[in-house]
Amino acid sequence: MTAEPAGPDELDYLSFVEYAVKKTSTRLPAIDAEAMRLVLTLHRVTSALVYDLESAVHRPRGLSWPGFRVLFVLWLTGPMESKRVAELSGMSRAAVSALVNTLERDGLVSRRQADHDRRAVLLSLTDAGRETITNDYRAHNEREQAWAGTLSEAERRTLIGLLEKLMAGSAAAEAKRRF
Amino acid sequence: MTAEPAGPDELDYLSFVEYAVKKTSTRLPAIDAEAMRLVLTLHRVTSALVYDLESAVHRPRGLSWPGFRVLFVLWLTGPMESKRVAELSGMSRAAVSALVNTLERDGLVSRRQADHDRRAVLLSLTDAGRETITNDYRAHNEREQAWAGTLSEAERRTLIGLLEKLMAGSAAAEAKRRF
DNA sequence: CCATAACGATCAAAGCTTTGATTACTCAGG
DNA sequence: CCTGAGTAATCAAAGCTTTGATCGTTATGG
Repeated sequence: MTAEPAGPDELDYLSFVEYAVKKTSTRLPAIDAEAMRLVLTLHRVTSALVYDLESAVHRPRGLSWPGFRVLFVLWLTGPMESKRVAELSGMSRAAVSALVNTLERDGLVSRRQADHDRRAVLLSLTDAGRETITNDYRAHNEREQAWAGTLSEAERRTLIGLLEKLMAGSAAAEAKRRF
Repeated sequence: MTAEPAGPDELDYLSFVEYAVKKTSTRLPAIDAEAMRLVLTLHRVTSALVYDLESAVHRPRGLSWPGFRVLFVLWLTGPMESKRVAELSGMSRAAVSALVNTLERDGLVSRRQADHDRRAVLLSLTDAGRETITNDYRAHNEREQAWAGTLSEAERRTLIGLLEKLMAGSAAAEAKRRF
């Protein structure tokens, strides 16, 4: 058998989930082990995925992951208020403001004052920004395909459906939202 | 009908995924829309979940999300080398080092030199640290249950299985790993 | 035995994040 | 009008992240 109840010394990032669930269950019997396993696994898969995309696709092309997210939104929607970009990219307004300092310095995004409201700032892609995000997204999607390719067509649909259900659920609705 | 093909102005964090997939598909027909939808959804769900856990559970108790992860590992494994904590918590060694400065200052973790290797640093929970993480994790798990409760028992198992498959897949294996 | 490579932790610089001011502007009621 | 509430962006302080350099310790091959 290869599946021994690994002690702390043989653990790695993957097997840690199983170890954590077992250990916690004996220590605090009242906890819900299945919920624990779900959240731990979800977090670890997503972290690995984002780390891979950022380090393999975006950083080599001069973008950070947050920078990519902002360019992506602007690429799809066209010029848009800073506030809306924050909402759609899932960042705070302050974070967008700070991030756009970098993107503007790098010549990828430009700021301009909105006509209808002088408090608002309109963000748009520069030509260089559009060029960057177009190529960057192509590479991004290739890498996405490599990940998604592990699952069958049916499995992918199932997974997406379950994630959407989770997102639409009551806990998500109650959640203190920034979005 | 409520499902109109929302333009950029009616979008929110949720409906953005659908909008992005449609728009990108017409613009770059070569991309794999299903892979795109999977990665976007996975990232958005996980971000919302982590944001909720951090803001509703951990921050109010004086822990950051990364701080929680480190305490959690030490709580389960017992005293452990800094390098191993980094591997199991999915952070770089430098990040652990910086983070432990804060945790040590707050009296939750203590550092000591390893006997067998004078380069290595052994991290352990203080009594206050153990107390903190025990209570913190109980609240964390309650919130996890609220999220997981959206899905049926069978759906939870299916979702966990698919996430594990994704994690075990070839793309994950190729991925430039920090872990 | 020793030179050199490998390794563990930390530091340094740059970037992104958060919350909580602050500043500038808009809007509605009196 | 014009005052006060609300809103958009930015700033400030503190924290976490990354990569790459440095320093000390350990392991190894000649």
